Amino acid sequence: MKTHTESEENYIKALYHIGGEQPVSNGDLAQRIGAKGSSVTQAVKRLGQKELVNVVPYKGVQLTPQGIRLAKSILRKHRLWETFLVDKLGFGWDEVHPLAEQLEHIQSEELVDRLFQFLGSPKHDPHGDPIPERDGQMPPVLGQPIGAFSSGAEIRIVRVEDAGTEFFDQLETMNINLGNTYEIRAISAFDSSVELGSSTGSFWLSQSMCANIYAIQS
Amino acid sequence: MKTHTESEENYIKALYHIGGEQPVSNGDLAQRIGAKGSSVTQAVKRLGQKELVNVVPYKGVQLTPQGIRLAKSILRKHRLWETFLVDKLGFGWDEVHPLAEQLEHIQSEELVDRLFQFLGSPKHDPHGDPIPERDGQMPPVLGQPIGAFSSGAEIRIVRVEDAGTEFFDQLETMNINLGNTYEIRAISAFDSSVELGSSTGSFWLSQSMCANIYAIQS
DNA sequence: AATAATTTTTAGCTTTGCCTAAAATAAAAG
DNA sequence: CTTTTATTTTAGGCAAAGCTAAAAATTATT
Repeated sequence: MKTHTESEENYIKALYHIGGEQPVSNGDLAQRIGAKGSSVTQAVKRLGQKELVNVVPYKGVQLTPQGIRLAKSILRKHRLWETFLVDKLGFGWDEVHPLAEQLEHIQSEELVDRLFQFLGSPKHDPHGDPIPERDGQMPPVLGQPIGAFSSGAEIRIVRVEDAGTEFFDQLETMNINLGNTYEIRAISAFDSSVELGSSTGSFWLSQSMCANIYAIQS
Repeated sequence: MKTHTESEENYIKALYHIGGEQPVSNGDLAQRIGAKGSSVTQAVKRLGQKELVNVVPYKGVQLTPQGIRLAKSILRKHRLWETFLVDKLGFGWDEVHPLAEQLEHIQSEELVDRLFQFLGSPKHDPHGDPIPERDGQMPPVLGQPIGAFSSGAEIRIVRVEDAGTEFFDQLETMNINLGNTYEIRAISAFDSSVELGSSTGSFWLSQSMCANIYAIQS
């Protein structure tokens, strides 16, 4: 596998994030990358020459199988590093993203493999997002939004959306963490907020909080 | 503290490595960096504008106090990452250098501080080289070459020079590690090789091996 | 001290990757 | 089915960082 520039890797990552294996428009990509459309046009042209994407002018860009493989390997690194930062170094949920964005560009298969082992072969990162396997396989995307459960259900938090610093702060304030278990006590007919109960008491969660917190029946 | 490109950081690091706080010639720097003299001329001009070095055309380049601070902070990161790779991930001595060269460019004070803590606030890296402190202070450079001791001395290995893969391989083959203790049994008058003894037996070390292994009386 | 040899700098070219402004194309509206 | 609007691409510029080849300065050698 050849070596790529950081910029290239960022484009591949963005492409995978926005469209997965589907085509993506120049505009959407530009927005995600934070560059102008004209810069994107050039960039994807370069990626096209490296067979990482297929470009149809004026129509869109799509990752090739090679591109998808690369995207997953970057995502794997990103999520492993996030796991390291949280589990081993004690960083908070909201702090790790920008750091992982730097660390994900470090080139070394060996390092990734060893890191993976060191972390206990995790299948999911600290937010509960699946960490792609070595071979590109994806572990399951866990859980459903809390709002999807019915009253009386026993649930365990397994994933949270990356919905910005304020969201993470709120989680912290409310002491909500992956692995926590609750009972759904009530669901408001008025504003769809949800009352969660545990051994230590109960509290209400707004609909927008619920929409970003995923759980499974336990 | 502003942010710098990798190239800039590499120049600063090279400058510190070759000359420390003393001026360095264009040629030496070019050799170390692996670039042509003309490229170096430009590069140091850029560094000069950022007040990281003083340049006297045709004479040499010298780190400013700011440059020295930066150099030490990069060295600190490099050696902390090496420590992580060896102590936590189980990499071998000879494998870590190129990886640390990538990792040393990761920008985050917080990360460095946490890594330092996680590693147990080490003063020396896996080769025994001193890790600059947060404030730029340097722990002592440990030990003297094995050849410097006299017969009968009890010694402990505290540092090894980075003398290339073959050297490290030889250390591994002979099972020589930091912390090992030996008695100096004999010193050859013929070729200055040294006989080291331990509880498990004794063996001879060539002069060139001895020159790259540092110890203290114990 | 004058010339030869070495080192350093300048000048000019290349690629990556971003920018702005203008032209071309596609999509939406009348 | 044109015309207007929005999107995308081209064209031309700029900075970082490398290169080669030629000019200038320094150092070494008669």
